[in-house]
Amino acid sequence: MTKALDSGNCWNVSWEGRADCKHCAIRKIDVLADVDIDKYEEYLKPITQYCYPKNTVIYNAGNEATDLYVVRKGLVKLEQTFEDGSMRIVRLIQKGSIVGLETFLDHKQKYEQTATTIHKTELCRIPERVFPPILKDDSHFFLAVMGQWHEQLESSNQILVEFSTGSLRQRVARVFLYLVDEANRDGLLEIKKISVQDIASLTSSTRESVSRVVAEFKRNQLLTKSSPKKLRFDEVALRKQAE
Amino acid sequence: MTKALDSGNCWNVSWEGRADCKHCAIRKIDVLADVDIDKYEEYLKPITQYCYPKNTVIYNAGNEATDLYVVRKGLVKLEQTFEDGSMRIVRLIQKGSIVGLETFLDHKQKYEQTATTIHKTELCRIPERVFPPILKDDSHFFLAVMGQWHEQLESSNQILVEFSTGSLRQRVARVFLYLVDEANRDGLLEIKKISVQDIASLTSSTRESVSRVVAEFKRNQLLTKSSPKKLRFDEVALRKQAE
DNA sequence: CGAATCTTTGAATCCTCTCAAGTCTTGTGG
DNA sequence: CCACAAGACTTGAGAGGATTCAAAGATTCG
Repeated sequence: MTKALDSGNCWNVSWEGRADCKHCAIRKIDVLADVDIDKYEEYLKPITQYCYPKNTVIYNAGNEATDLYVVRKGLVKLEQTFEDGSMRIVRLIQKGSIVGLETFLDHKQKYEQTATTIHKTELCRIPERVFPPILKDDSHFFLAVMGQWHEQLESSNQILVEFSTGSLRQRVARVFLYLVDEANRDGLLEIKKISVQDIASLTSSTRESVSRVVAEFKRNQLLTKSSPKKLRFDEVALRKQAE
Repeated sequence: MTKALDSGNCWNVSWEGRADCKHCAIRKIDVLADVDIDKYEEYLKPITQYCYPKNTVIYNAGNEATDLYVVRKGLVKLEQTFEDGSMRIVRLIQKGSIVGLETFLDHKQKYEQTATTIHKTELCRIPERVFPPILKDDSHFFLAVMGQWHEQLESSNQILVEFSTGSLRQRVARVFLYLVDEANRDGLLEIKKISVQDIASLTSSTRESVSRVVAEFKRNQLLTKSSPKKLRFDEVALRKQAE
């Protein structure tokens, strides 16, 4: 219908448009999955759609939490900044999940981390005011929202258990396995490029150390550059590295 | 009223009793804070109260999530077991928070981690069936439940950011600061004893390494054994170690 | 094309882990 | 209440891994 529903044309500028929830492909897996769109059409009007290029800040820690975002496509990181300026990624958010859950909490709540796109990302922005009426008379919606909180806890857990435990070699291998975009039948995994810095921030390590591990993977033929923006892995070997 | 409300007499056996929500001291800070107890009295009858000694398993990962527990007093850890038998603490749960949030999700949900007491702990067990009727017609309760999810995310975050980042010396110092039981006005912090193993599991380290750091703290007069089951810290020095 | 940013590599240091042995605690049963 | 056994904690020595600092090489973007 609108350009908004087509994902091919988000270059290095962001666009926005009115969301078309009725025909949204992602909706069946997101928080609005069981909501009767026709019934609440009026309420859903304030929802808008965005496409951000990679490395775009969606919101900053400390900003007032007025909207939440459903990720339709792409990858978003939530990160915390330390006094010394270094950063730590505390959650990764993929298709179907929500960025900015704080919005559901009391008024005057602030975002706790900074949300930034890692890849090109499409999102629907939903203002806080959309939810109260739906919550009021749709009991399923409550379950869907709790499912979202649960998913974020799992993401946090994963970073704790998989990306912060074991040798750096294991941790980096697990990050790549998590990022797999598509898997060919011949055991080759395709991965969109991600910065060494982000992997370091995820694994609680340094750029240099991560770079060394990746270089080692390349030397061992475990990893090859398949196209300018993609990497290719040998699944079996990568899983062995992940332990 | 009942023995259940008195916390002095939980020795190395656990006791249980019917909960007395109406006179519960903890209630105003927990998930039932804004619930009208009189109105739902009938529903709340299945709630029972327990007192477990330290190192008691509340439930195991994989068990069906049929009940949740409100911590009235004490400290509980949620931990994940790896293939090689080692463990990692992924959350700490204190007074007023909930152990077993999975219970709110769909039926047939399983507990994802194993919950174990670290100190002597008093809990109220609330069966899953208690909640649907309250959720149905108390809109505040929904907010309270989300607040609980939010708290758990923060706990997870804290372990990620404070206990898994930086040198081991920093991480251990931060764990002690977190565990502070009471602070005297003269800058002395009292801490209930916690096993070296648990600190290692929290900081993603080993018993030996944690033991060495603690020994160093003792040598530097930063830490002293104030009573058989307690430790005492110099707050200023400890904060300096935490960075 | 050039500046800014990100990545790679080297060398030295420091930190943490591992393994192994010894010590201390704790809980149990006599 | 004491003695013993099992478990938890401590300590040492050596090896290996990760960090730091510094400098050079790539990429990216305007």
